[in-house]
Amino acid sequence: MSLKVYNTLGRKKVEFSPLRKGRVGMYVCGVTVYDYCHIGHARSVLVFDMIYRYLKAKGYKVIYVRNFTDIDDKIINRANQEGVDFREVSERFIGAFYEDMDALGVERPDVEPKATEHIKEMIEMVRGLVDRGHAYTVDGDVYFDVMSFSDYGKLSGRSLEEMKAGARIEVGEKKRNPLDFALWKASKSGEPAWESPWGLGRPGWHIECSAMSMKYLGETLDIHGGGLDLIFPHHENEIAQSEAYTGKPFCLYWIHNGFVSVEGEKMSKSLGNVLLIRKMVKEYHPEALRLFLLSTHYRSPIDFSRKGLEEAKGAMNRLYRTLEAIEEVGVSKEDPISEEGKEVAARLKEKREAFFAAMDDDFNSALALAKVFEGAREMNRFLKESGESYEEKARVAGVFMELVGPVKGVFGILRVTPQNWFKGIKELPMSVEEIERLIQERQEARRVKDWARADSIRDELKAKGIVLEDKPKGTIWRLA
RNA sequence: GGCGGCAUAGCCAAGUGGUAAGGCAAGGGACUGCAAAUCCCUGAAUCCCCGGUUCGAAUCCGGGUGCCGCCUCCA
Repeated sequence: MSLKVYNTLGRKKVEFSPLRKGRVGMYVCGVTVYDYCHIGHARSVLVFDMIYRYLKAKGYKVIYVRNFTDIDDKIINRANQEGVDFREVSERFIGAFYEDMDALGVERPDVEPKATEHIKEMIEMVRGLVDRGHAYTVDGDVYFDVMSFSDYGKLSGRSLEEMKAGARIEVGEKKRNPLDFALWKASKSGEPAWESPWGLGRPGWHIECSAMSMKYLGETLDIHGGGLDLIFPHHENEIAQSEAYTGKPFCLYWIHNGFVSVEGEKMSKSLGNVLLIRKMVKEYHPEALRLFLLSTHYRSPIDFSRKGLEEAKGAMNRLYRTLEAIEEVGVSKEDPISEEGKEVAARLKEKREAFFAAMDDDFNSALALAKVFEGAREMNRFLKESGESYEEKARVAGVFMELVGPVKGVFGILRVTPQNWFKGIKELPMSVEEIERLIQERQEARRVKDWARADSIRDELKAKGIVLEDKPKGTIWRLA
């Protein structure tokens, strides 16, 4: 099956065909480590985590690079406020980043370069740009000359003329053109600085991604990703400086994820509605967060809300209930033998194919997930309505699990046992022993048909958020 | 002001030319001591509006309205 992706460069869905057959070089703009990550960062990371996992599931040999911007104005400002070295700030938030991503179950990229460890490569590139006449020096700053790059604007769909007409950009005295951007900045006293041919200074923001991506992936990348806010100016500038430097296409496919709003509003510090990942994972199971963030197509905007998250949790419950029901019959690797079993198995296989077809269509995770839910219903129905033997049900369950496998791998959900899922992530209101004692007491009441007593125990537990379900094999409990 | 995107049931969300997926919620039924869960059934006559193309449009084209993003740091 062939994969199609929406390429921001050209703004249409196109056949995905990497530079080298079977291999993919993928670079995604990481975070600037000056503060804790929020739900918007989570979406971006999760979207590309999904893409990375899916490419691997399709058999591509992927090299995934995601950087850390660990030198930048915002980091310096924070360090100054706290009166500490900028490295202390960047290291602290790199640590926090890993805590958050681990909590979300995000896979580690193959390479995670830091800007400060690639100053040499950046200087080399800036020097090359100056030599080729694409950059000029003013008082220790080096600027890229956008007029020297005729394709400037091809990613964001703007022309230099249009942008000048915009005129919201002030002409800095130093720059020849308001759109010229800094490749290297002379440092002010007291700021972090590195030796360079232009004196002490530090790299501009855009140059790091070009230098690091090319170092690890070569001069032409297959995929470059990031949030859609990065299209301009960041990615536009990366293209300009990279292609001016190498004379080759910088990246074949540009992929950008949509934004997250919160309860209908833009997330911003001034509105005070920034939702930090570390806070969210304490309230909601990471898999519910993943499902929520991945159940909207990656390019569409998504509005984060309590209600939406509760729904995602409910949807996860549904899938875990199916897995729980399967545990009762077991999973067999053999092919179904009954008429009905074969039919259901065939439909389940169709769901699996539809899952891959959906993902092949520009990573349509919402559609792919729908196929999983359809599969779950198919499975539930067979488990409950069919008069077939447990052995036959186990064989069909085996087919269903072949759909669950890719779901686990690509979306990073359904990775815990149903028991663990239903225990939730919050503190129990009472001890497990206590709960089980009450269940026993209720069983005894039920046995002697003392329904009033039995129901009052159930109501009592329910009031504390513990729900009882009477199954053929006994009563189980779960956290609401 | 310039550039780009989105607008589908109560809510979330697929669908980009041929009688509108899926999830949540709602109603009815089966099951249950009663529930819960599960299964079955029901549910969109403006697919934002107005024109146009077409045998046929949610889907293509033009215009409009609303919302969002970018143009300055931003996932």
